[in-house]
Amino acid sequence: MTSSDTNKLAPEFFSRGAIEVAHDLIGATLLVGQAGGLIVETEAYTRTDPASHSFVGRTVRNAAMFGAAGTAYVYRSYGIHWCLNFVCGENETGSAVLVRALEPTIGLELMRARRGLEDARLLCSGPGRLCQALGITGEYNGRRLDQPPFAISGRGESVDVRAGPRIGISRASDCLWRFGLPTSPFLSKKLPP
DNA sequence: CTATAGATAATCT
DNA sequence: GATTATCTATAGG
Repeated sequence: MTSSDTNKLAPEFFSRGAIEVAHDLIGATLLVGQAGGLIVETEAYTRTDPASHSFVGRTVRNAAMFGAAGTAYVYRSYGIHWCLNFVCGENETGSAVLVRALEPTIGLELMRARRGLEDARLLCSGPGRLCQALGITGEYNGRRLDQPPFAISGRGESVDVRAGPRIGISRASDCLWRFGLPTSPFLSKKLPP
């Protein structure tokens, strides 16, 4: 038994602001079924954030964002990819954290097979890539994160987390709500100095 | 190494 | 009809 096995995140971990949760998730371990890794990059989206799906209020697509903290919000991106979010907030506030990149550590061969790639750096370095590697689809939308196939363990030691502007958005691009391990080779994009 | 176009479909205006 | 919380392949320096 390793320390990460005994360090499962409590549901209350997500009952805070998305920015705080996004920061604290860096270095945590995400496991989905038989594949997973270390979370090295996240982004926060809040209810009053023009770049957030929840900004316009509750819709069919973003309903999960207004659900309980500690559930998954999975949506289709650019008609092709899936993206995985962790719903946050104390009162079903419509805030969430986008999981943007993992350092793959568990189930490498399974993820290689799903991605059709060998290079570990390309397996999970991006929200769409990560979902393909972990087998995440729209069926996971609204599922609880503290129950199988999900398992999330907190980081053991403190890590160096750096913030930067979010990627791929056209509004509120001045918010530094992207967080990551600055030295990780598994980021979807380098963080600014 | 950086830059850009194309894929592709649900969601939004 | 336009936009999009992306990725890949390809072309160019």
